[in-house]
Amino acid sequence: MATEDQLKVIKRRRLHEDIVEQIRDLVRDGSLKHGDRLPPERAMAERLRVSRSSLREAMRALELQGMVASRPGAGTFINTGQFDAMASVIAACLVDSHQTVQDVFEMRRILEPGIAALAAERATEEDICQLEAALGEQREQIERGESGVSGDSAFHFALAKATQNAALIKVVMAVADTLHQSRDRSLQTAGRAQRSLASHQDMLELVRSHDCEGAREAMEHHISVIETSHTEVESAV
Amino acid sequence: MATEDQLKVIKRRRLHEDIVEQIRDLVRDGSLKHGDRLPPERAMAERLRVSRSSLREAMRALELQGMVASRPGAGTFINTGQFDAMASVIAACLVDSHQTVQDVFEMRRILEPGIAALAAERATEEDICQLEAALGEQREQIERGESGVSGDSAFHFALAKATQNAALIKVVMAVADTLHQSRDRSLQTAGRAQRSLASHQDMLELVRSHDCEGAREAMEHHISVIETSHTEVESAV
DNA sequence: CCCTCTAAATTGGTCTGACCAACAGGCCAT
DNA sequence: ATGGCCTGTTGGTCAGACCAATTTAGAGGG
Repeated sequence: MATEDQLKVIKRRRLHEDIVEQIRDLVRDGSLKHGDRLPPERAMAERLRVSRSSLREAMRALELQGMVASRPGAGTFINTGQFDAMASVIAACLVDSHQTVQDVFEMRRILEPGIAALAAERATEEDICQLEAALGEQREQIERGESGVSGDSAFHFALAKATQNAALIKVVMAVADTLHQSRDRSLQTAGRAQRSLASHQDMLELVRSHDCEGAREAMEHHISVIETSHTEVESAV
Repeated sequence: MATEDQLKVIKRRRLHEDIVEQIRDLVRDGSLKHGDRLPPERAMAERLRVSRSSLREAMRALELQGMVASRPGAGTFINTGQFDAMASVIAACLVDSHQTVQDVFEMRRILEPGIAALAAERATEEDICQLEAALGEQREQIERGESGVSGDSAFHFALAKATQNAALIKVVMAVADTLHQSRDRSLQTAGRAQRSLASHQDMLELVRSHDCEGAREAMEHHISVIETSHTEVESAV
């Protein structure tokens, strides 16, 4: 009988889930905007007829999703468009085993060429300025003898922003976060810094001239170079 | 001076954050495996010298990341490899404005070809069986006059699983979740169901013969067809 | 009148103890 | 062997309290 396959598990509702949903809806339909301050926990709990404990569990959930931020003595504030918090949540979800650094790296390899193409298609002048700034930062760091990791991250982030795609930006940040936490050794390989800088320079020109396919191919090449040095380091350990 | 740029904001630690980190570490290094049962909240709170409130806020955070699941009367259990929970968290992070459905769709367009190529490279026999099952499901649904959406999702999910990349699987599920919640109208376009089925059939053969580039191109074509019908529907509204 | 410093009020963070409801496991009757 | 019942365990919720960080208002000095 197929009857028992049709049966669905009872989804038990807990109070904090309802609260989270209410706040989320208010944010989504615009009743609560970025920077707005929520009522104090005690007042909101009384308003919703729930205990402060349940309300606080809801706040933790919202905070974890980067939707609100609490400051003792100040209050709890709506926090949309704050990409870092959400990115770190996504990163936390992505990483849960040992294999994942390699997995995340592989995802980056898949994503970045498409991102480069989109960026070339849509980059505004401001985006290009930010790309130039990131490039300059990376160059300075390398000239000072540093690895230029943060400049590198900044460039890829600026590229993601140039796609004007919020979902892509968040995922790229999550990927960067993951690789950063793993203190990726491939970024410190001798000679890699210079190669990375040169690749980025080429890519910037392709984006500036809105050459989608060129940017895509440049990124494919860039990533494959990194991946090579990455596996070299891995096998050297 | 670069000194003040070096200064990092004080990260105020709250108790539940420490607790979350401890549990996460235990899961990551294998001390806690899937299905393991955590001590009761009261016992664990006493062990960690914190109140049950703080412990519960930590549990909510872990539950939101899909790392644990609590059942009243039973206990709290470690829950790794349970992709759906994490995927819905990622989905919640991705969606926070109106533009995002289009954004997520675009990310899918970027991801799927690379996924198809990886799947063709790595698919095991079991993966191919699951792809066949998803295809059969979709065919049956269409023959019954349904849209075949769930069969479609199952196929793309099976493809992601064939990459053997946990990070990709989660992101694909999050994307599917987002598009599902938006009740994507493009999936109900007349004739789309049949075209989708045919594309999937071709792709299965390419995966079976481990033709990476063929699978990539087939997916690119598949997605572009969907996107066309998508924008058609959008503009028709 | 304005600025500064201090004290009180506000607010998030934590703790304690309690009660309820759901579940597991054993026991019993059918 | 199956289904109902009892009981201890456990998560879910609640109420009230104290602490610490912050804001705010008022006192005091220029």
